[in-house]
Amino acid sequence: MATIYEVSELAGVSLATVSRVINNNTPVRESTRKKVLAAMEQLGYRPNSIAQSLASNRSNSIGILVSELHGPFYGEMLTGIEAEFRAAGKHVIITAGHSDLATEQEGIEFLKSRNCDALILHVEAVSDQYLIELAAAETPFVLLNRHIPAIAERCISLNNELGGYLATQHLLQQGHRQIAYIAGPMWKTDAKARYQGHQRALAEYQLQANPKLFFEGDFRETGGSDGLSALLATKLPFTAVVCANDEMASGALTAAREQGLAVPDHFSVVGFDNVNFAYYTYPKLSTIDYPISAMGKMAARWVLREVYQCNNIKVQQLFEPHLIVRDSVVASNL
Amino acid sequence: MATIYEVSELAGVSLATVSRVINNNTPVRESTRKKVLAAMEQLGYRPNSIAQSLASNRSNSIGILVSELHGPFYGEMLTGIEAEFRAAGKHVIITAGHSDLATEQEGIEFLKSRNCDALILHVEAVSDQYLIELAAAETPFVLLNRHIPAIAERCISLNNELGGYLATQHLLQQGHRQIAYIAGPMWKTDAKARYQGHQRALAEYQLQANPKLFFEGDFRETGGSDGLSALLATKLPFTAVVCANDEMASGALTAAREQGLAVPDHFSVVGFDNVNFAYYTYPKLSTIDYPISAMGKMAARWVLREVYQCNNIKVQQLFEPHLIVRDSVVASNL
DNA sequence: TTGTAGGCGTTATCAC
DNA sequence: GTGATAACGCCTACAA
Repeated sequence: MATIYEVSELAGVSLATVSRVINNNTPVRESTRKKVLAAMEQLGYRPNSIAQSLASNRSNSIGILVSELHGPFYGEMLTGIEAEFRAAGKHVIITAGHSDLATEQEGIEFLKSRNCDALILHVEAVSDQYLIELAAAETPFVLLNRHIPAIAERCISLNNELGGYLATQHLLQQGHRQIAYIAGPMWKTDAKARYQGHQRALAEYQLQANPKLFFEGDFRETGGSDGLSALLATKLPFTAVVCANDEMASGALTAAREQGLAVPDHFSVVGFDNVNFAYYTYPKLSTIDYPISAMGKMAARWVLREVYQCNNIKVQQLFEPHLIVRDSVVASNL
Repeated sequence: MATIYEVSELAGVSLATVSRVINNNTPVRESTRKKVLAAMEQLGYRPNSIAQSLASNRSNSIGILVSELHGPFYGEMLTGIEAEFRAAGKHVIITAGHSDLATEQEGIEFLKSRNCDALILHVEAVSDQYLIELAAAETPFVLLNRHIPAIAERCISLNNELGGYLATQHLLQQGHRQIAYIAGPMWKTDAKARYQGHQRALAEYQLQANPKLFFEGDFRETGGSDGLSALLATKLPFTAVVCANDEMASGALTAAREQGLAVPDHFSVVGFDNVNFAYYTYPKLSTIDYPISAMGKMAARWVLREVYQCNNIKVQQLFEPHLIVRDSVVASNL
């Protein structure tokens, strides 16, 4: 691979001048620029990005930590992020935290050790305090899907509480009064917020959540199917069940069918996230839209603006969910 | 950030010695090693990976090019790859090619410009010839899900033809004789191979594919729903439809339901890939297992062995699909 | 076993 | 505008 030095020789200029035309940051006489460009072309020169990084103290890489690389949710998020950076000539280093405390911390250390210019974190297990301290360190980062007041300026988040509220409100408006709830792991902030929204909606109707009609799932299909089985096993009546995400809702639909119960005839189901496949379940899932791709994109833009000084980039930090009505909810006739 | 130089000063040794204990490649007296380790600890030293890369001509990064970052298929693949590399202290730079010729080529150039030690490519649009030439260049790469005889030693692939064969054979064994086919984009090698397998199975029963019962889809849900509608519109009888992937199968199931047709009562459906959600469709999808996570892992191990000289690592390059029987296929009573 | 010194390919700060 | 020249932080012969 040709080096900048060989280019400078061939062009008959100094190595500094070549650097200038590469970076286009200092005026260079048009004739010399042309000579340099020609030499670069002739040698098939391409700058060594590692050397650039070392000299400029900029790696042009952004570390991304997500819980998982698979699943309908993270893929959308990564797509939004990667597209934005690629267009800006930056690259992403991606790793997974598996919602596990030690793994998440190792992941962050791993990315920092890679000299990332910034991090985008979708972390669930590390504490608020840990992140607040991390904010004092040198590597800048944004938080996706998490809101910590002390570092609010670094958070891109959805109003999960409102989402939970909207889901349950929809059921209430359809006449449902006996509503079961399949939650995500309650130590996760989004799972908790969604449930709080659920409670707020109930309260507006002078209702309270029945702890016996509550099941704590794992945000995966099996959580939904196990949850529904557990709810049915209580023998308590309910006309609707809200699931804290679409994957559990999907599992609940399957479990219901296996017990010979039809949704929404026997009971209604509402999900959360509006992942791609929610449109292809049977029945099609009524759910809460989570604009995760757009939020990923915003996280990328935050980095572009705050770290790479791309001004005139607008960043939206707070997102509002909204209800998507499909076929899994009907009016209660009780 | 502390540098190796500061560590050497504090430990009272030369900078070379510090480098030696970091890389653990040259014998160092135990007592000095301890001194160095202590100094590193005290200063909170962490090697600058960029400087390491420049000096050693190794970036410890592997570029991954996939068609998309979302979707049930690529996520599994990336999970397998990332886990393997992370454990080996390497990191992955991921980008998307969107099944588009120019984008794929740019993606490859982009990764090469990032000084990746190796690439893992899941490319669909670039030609065999392009890849054969790329193999002559300096950056090593493996191909995932593609078999090119001229560079077979760099290919990790599934026997797609066999998969297509198994899917159709299953239907034939269940007594189906009028079988429709919803294909992937036929310019993609896997889509073509699957269809060829379909034809081979038919031939064994002295049958031929009916071109009127063939629809070329896009490997996405809409392709499946559009495809099924088109097949029904022909008014030709069929008792089964094989879909070239699960997403299209899912779309076909939905479309069937919308037309008031029950699967598998009116006709059977078989998919391909065995993606995660195939178990949660209604009815549960009979399909062909594609061990994509394992194959991603193998691609990573190929790199570890060929590029990073981790010997005693076994790599399996050819994978065989097998049939998964669930609920979307029943015996034909015709 | 340890130290010296020359690179790795750029960027950036000075002069001129 | 352009050219020297010192960083950037580390690796690795080669010597000792």
